[in-house]
This record gives sequence, C-alpha cells and structure tokens, in this order.
Amino acid sequence: MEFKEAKNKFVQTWGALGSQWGINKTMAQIHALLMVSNEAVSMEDIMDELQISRGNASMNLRALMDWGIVYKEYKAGERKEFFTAEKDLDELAVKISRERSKREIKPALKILKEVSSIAVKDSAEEKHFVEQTSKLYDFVLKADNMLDKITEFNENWLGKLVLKIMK
Amino acid sequence: MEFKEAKNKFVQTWGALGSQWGINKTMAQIHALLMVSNEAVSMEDIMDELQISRGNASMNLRALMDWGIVYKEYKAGERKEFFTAEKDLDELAVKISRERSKREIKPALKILKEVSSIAVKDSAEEKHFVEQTSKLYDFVLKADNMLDKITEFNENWLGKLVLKIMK
DNA sequence: TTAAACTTTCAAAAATAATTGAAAGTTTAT
DNA sequence: ATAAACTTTCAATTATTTTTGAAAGTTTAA
Repeated sequence: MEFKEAKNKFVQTWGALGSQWGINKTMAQIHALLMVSNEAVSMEDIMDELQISRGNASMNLRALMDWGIVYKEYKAGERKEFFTAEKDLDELAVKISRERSKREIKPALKILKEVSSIAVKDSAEEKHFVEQTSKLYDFVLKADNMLDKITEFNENWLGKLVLKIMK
Repeated sequence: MEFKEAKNKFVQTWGALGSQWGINKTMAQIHALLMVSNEAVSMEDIMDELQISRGNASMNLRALMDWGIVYKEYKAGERKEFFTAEKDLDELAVKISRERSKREIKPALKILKEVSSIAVKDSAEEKHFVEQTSKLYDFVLKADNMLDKITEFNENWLGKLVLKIMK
C-alpha cells in the first residue's frame, strides 16, 4: 500500500467510526485529514481532498473549532486561513470527553435526578422506577467523574500506576 | 411530577441520548422502558407505550438481544413473548463496551495497524503520517484495553480501590 | 472608496436512516 | 391437518440528517 492509498483509507475509516459514535462523517474526515497532515491545510485543499463543498467544509471546520480540537492559523503573506488539528492524543481525549460531558451527559444527569426524585405511591411499579433511575443517576455520575479523573491524571505517575495495575 | 410523566421523560431522554451516541432512538427507548419496568413487557405493550409499529418493535428488540442487554421471557400459560432488560448496570456497561469494542474498535484498530505499517519515502509528510497513525493505534489499543479492565475489575476490591483513589 | 480574495450563511436538494404495515413465517392447541 | 396466535421480514414510505451552492458578509490591499 502506498501513501496516498493509506491516507485515504485512514480518512475513510475515521469518518465511518465517527458516524457510529454520533459525529458527522465529514467532520470526522476533516479531523482525520488534519491529524495526519504535517502542516496546516487550507479550506480549498480540504474541499479538494475530501471532495466536499465550500459550505460543508466551512460548517464542519467551525464545529471542530467549537469542540476545541481544530485551530485556525494564519500564514504570513497569505490571505486565506489554514487549519490544524490538536495532535496530542491525550489532550484530544480530554477535550472530547469534556465536551461530550458538558453537552450530553450533564443534561441527561439533570433529567435523571429530576425523574428519580418524584414522590411515589407504594406500588411496586413506581418504587422500582425510582430505584432504577436513582441507580442509573449514581452510575452515570460516577462514570462521568471517572472519565474526568482518568483524562486529568493520565499524564502523571498516579495515572501511569493505575494503568500498570490494570494491565 | 407524577409517575407517568416521569417515566415518559426518562424514556424520551434516554432515546435522545442514544441517538447522540449512534444508537437508534427507538432501540434506546425500548431499552429505557424495559430498564424501569419491574416486570417483563410484551411486544404489544411496548408498541403501545412507545407508539411504534410491530415491525419496528420486533427489529429493535432483536437488535437489543443481539447486544445481549435484553432477554426474552416466557410466561406459563401465555402464548406471547415477554422482554426484560439487563438491570445490573455494571453488567450492562460490560456488555455494551464489549460489543462496541468488537464491532467498531477492533476493526478500526486493524485498519490503523495496516495504514501505519506502510513503507515510506523520507518525505516529512509521509513520516508524519506513519508517526501519527502509529501513535493513534497505540492510544486506541490502550484505551480499548483499559475499558476492558475497568469493567472487568469494577466489582472487586482493586476496582473499588482505584475508584476511591480517583475520587 | 472599491474591488478582489476570501469565508459564512441558509434555503433547497440529496443522501441516509428509521419506520411502517401487510404478507410470509412459525409455533401451539385442538 | 388446520387454524388461531403470535413473530419476522422487507419493499415502500416517511423522517431526519447532511450537503450543496449561490448570495451575503467580511477583510485586506491598493
């Protein structure tokens, strides 16, 4: 396999993986492309390599920047904008999990808290509902915190120790 | 908020969360419904509560069973089938991560290994590609293994210790 | 200013994914 | 064997999401 083919395969695979995890394909593809580019890429080149429209490129680049995992760059003497991806994978993981937590987990937790706090009659059905949603609240909260801690600690000795123990 | 409203809110929220994570809305809703039901539910009742067609219910129940997080049950004297969800949340997490790993992460790893193993000329561009995809391979592999270990250990003392340390 | 070079926006179109419902399939009771 | 009770399948429909492209917006240079 030669370079161009490999690069394309990577971009396609990353795009497919993205859609399986609720991230739009083009967004994941642009990110993949920038991840493996050794220098900043212009919108023109992104459009060209991925065969997408200007509007699509613009919107998904904006989304990636909102996630904090793609940055704009300016080159001296050049009028147009260039883009690079966060390439430190630990940093990338931290940003993605922070963002998903903020956008999706935290709001879900709020609802879980609400629905698990209703006053119930003593029917088995209602009791079970409260019990189960309470457990779910605790579980999701714990998992959410754990992700925080893992990403926070994974560069220091404690994280490394934990990883070692778990291996 | 009274029970029925809370239950509906929970099912809707879980469904929305599902779609944000690449799981179809109805599938997540059925799962939510079964999670908070204290007894097995018939297909008829699922169709009724979620206002969905028979075909939809059938297909998504099959998918949930394929994931190993919903079970069929038979009641004595009853002709029709009833369904229950895995209600132990640790067990649920284990099954979901095993399944996503098998279906999505493992195939992605295979591709990552492939594309990171190409022979490259000594252009900076190609070198960077190989370096970056290799790092990504290592990272994803480590994360995948870690999930395994966390889910595997989270019911025993070591897991509890780790959780405590991380708190 | 003005105009060229570039980016963003968003309504319409296209692509993709989910859902329906009725026919086909299966199981059980008689 | 037959029919009733139930489930599965899948082509067609519907809903949702993504993408396009051209007009509007912005910035920079002269």
